[in-house]
Amino acid sequence: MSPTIRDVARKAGVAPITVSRVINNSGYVSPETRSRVEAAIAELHYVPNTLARSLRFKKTRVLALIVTDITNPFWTTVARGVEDVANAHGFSLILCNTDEDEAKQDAYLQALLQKRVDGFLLAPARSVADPVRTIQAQNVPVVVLDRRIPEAAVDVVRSDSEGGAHRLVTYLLALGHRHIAALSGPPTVSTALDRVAGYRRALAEAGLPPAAEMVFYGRYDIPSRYHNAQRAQKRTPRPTALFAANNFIALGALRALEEAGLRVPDEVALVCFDDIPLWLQITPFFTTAAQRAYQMGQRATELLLERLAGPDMRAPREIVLPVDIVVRQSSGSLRTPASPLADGARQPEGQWDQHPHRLIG
Amino acid sequence: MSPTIRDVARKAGVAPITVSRVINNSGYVSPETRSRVEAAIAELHYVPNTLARSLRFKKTRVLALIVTDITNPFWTTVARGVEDVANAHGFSLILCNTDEDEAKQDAYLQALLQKRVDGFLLAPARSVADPVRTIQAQNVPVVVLDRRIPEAAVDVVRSDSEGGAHRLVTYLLALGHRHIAALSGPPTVSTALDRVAGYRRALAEAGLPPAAEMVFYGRYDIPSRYHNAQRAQKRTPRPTALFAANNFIALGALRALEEAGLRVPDEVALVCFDDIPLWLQITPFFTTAAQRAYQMGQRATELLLERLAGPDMRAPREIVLPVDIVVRQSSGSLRTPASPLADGARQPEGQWDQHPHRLIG
DNA sequence: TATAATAATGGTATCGGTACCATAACCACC
DNA sequence: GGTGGTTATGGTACCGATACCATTATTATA
Repeated sequence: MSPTIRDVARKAGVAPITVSRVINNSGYVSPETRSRVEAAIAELHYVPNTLARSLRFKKTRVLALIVTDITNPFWTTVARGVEDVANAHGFSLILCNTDEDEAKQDAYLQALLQKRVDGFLLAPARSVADPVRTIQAQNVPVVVLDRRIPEAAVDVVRSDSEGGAHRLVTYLLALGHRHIAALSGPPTVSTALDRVAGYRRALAEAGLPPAAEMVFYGRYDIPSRYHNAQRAQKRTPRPTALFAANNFIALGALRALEEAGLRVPDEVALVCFDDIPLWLQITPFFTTAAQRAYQMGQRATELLLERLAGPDMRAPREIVLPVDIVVRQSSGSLRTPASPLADGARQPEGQWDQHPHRLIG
Repeated sequence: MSPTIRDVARKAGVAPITVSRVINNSGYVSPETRSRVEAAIAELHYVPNTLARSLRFKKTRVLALIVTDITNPFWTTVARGVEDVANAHGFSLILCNTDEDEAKQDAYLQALLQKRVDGFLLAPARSVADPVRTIQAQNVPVVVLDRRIPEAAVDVVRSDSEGGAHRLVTYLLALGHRHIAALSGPPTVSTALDRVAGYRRALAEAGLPPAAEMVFYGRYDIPSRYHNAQRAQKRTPRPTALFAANNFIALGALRALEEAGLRVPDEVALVCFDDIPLWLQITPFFTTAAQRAYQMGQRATELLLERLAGPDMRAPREIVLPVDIVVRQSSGSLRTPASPLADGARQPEGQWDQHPHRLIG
């Protein structure tokens, strides 16, 4: 149906391989031949067939990015970082979303392996090694994003969840809060555990007893995300501050608090992990531990491209990105004299909008 | 490197074609042979190569969806509708985002044609025929989403922008508003024009003079979207109501009004096209002309799959989906006695959350 | 029993490109 | 004039799967 390289060759009166040389700017082609071939290409509306090329070449120049929640600006920003680096190196990107569902994740994995993508950037639905092993069994490079996979030998790029949580909760303590609830994500995911760990360490350093009943696990996503906030308020003593383990949990918590008639930050302070894009700014705007999402995507892609380039005998690497504490309104002001900004917090700034969200396939 | 169908065949002691029959459940294979082959497949961790298959088949079973703004819940909901129908028919989806940038759009178009996707779902960056013609020149089916392309013979699925705008503005008129500004999108896009047309018709039917200076064109996206709202307020007489041509324009307008110290809806009513997901609910929550985004994705994909199935000599079809008027707080209450709900408006309801946003590649 | 249909399997060509090797013209240099 | 390098072009095989046709064994029907 559509013309092939042979049709072009016939029309230009040359051999197929010569057309190939023109298309790829490889080898020697005389100027006259080149222009004859180019004319034939234009006349026939010839479009090279990537399938055939990839089959012969044994490389597709396609990367796969698998994320857990495409509606979250955190992940769209990561995706933008991945896309920009991939495109700069001539790779295109297939973006897949799993909704934290392992079955969906495995289905995509199979489909992408069959498509022979050159590499994977994977945010695993759970912190287990199976998906990584599946990919590695096919000798395809993987980089894990955002989450630790203790049992697997694999490159990882993630944020300092423990440290960020620690600093954020320490900041709340410095403001004078003594009853702080933690609203975390699913306990099957390392980030949810790490953020609780940072929270616990901050409390311990302040000499406060660990309060198991003040820690709530849940999903990172929409449906169930404000119930925990409601439950938290029924605890005695009622928490004066909430630490949410991601931006969506915080949005849910804010609604729950509004419905309960509790004003933020006057009656309850609210802080969270992950930033919120400027266009989604709400009142009061959140104090956050902002992950460097765009950079995470960039660094992960760079690691992946390195693995693709070399014979690749290096040991697995783990890159832990720092987290930026951004103080805005939702944390309120001092309750006791102290030094809340001890840890070098940053002032409000729109990290997201520098990289308007854009994806690719 | 990775095992081929020949490796499997050798290990199972059969011919490659027999392995192919096992994989595809085609032709005759005895139970014993089948299990020998399956054992070999499992042992070698064989993964079929889609590239080779597609090359031979001349079909990839991949569809491409090109949208203009992946951060807008409208488009992620459309994408979910597309994905669900595509997957149900055994197709996978490549999602591309153009940021309303024609150069980016054309680059994706070329890349996707080279990848030999079986069909396109295209939300064009501008309402011109070129991209559609480019695709059709390769004999690849296309369905245009959301926007009219007057010069092209192509299937289109879009919403009744003119009618929705008309009903929304008529509702504002019924509430007693007489000075209504329209904040629209880029004048190169049919939806922006259609929504202004509906606005104008509503004013005309109410016997009000057309007020050119009350119509503002701009971009559908983030950076410039609240300047128009600021300009609108400086008009004399100051508008008592704003009609925003999409959800993001309305979010921008809301911020501009807040900054100007104008309360919504008490001092200015604000309504918009497109719904806002429940998780993004803000106070006051918008009165909207909600597009049936999920359905738009579904119907468009069904049209595309029909074209893929048959020899395809049918005339181009245009499907215009109705728009649902959803009355919430941002439109305020009656200013004069009238019957604001004349047109059968719907009460608040979460259209988006029935289809949590999920994408695919 | 002869003939035909069904079940089970395989050989070879092909999809649309590119790798590899071969060929030939031309020029430079010793 | 012979050797060697650069330029320009082409022939053939092959990437990994499947279409098509062929072959044989087995069972059903006349």
